[in-house]
Amino acid sequence: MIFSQTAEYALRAIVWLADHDGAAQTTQQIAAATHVPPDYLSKVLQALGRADLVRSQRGLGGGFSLTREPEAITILQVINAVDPLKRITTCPLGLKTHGKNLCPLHRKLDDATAAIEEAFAATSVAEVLRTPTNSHPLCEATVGGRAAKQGSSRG
Amino acid sequence: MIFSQTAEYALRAIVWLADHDGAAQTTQQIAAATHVPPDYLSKVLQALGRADLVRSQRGLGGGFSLTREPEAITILQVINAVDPLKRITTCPLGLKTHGKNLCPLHRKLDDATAAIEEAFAATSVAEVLRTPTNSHPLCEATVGGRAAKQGSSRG
DNA sequence: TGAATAGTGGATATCAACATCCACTTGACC
DNA sequence: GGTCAAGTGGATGTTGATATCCACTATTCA
Repeated sequence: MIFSQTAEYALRAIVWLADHDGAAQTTQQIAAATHVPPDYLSKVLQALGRADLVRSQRGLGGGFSLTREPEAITILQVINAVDPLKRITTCPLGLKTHGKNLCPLHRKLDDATAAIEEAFAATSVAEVLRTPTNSHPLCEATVGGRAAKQGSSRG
Repeated sequence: MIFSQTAEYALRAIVWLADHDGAAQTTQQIAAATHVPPDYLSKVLQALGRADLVRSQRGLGGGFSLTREPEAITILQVINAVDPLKRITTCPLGLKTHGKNLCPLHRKLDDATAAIEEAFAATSVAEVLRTPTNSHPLCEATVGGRAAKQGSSRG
């Protein structure tokens, strides 16, 4: 994958939270639902908290919830919260005369990164949930074609 | 970077070879020119050899050269030789009911990967060298606007 | 044939990403 | 206040990518 495992985990968690807005979800619940190692997910959620994408609540009945509407969260924000998409801004070889003036090779590589960045900046978490498909994010498909929203469903 | 360091090294080596077609380039020469650790570059070149992108010649006067014209080598081929761009073909959570039917989240992620793949498959090494720019690949810029092609130039 | 050049490939070292563990703090409820 | 649920954060373990080392083989040239 061209994205890190951590970014994948973060996206799963955010999508799960968006799909369960209202009640706070515990790390254990999210971990079970998203198939992410619980202790590692804990760290990922902390990073998402630092980026102000989720808020945490300690104590009984606590857990994590989104700080804003899924419409207002982009895939890029989630990825950048845990594993920033690094653009190529200066010559990787350290050539002084290149400076900001990337050679065609690195121009190409950075263009590709930029394209990804744009696409992800233009995609909200809400859009991901809204997209009609046979497979609901993080859930096993149901006979009705639309996956169950609660319960022990996984995905 | 969304590409591995190894992929970056491989591209530098291929571009250098394309820019110096004719005479075989030793690992040391390529390493010095591309600012890649020589012993590691050796492994990268071996991988490029296995992918039949370069040929090697042992002994005095030996070194590496391209197996074909720069027009016939794409960036994608180079990257895939050392660090294959992995597409998402099945649900990363292992949900059986998803199968090939990716949920919208993974559909988006794979679409992004596919876009990169396409862009790189459509770009030849020759095109990279041909692109008019102030910075020649792997070379310090010269006053004339076009970088030197031989000698101790670096990039 | 001998010496020098240069790639090959296996063993090992280093480092960051990924993952786990656990003592501590916070908060809800009785 | 006591107890339990739940997040926090530091320490540690694991693994794969990156990097280094070196003995060996192939090739050229005198």
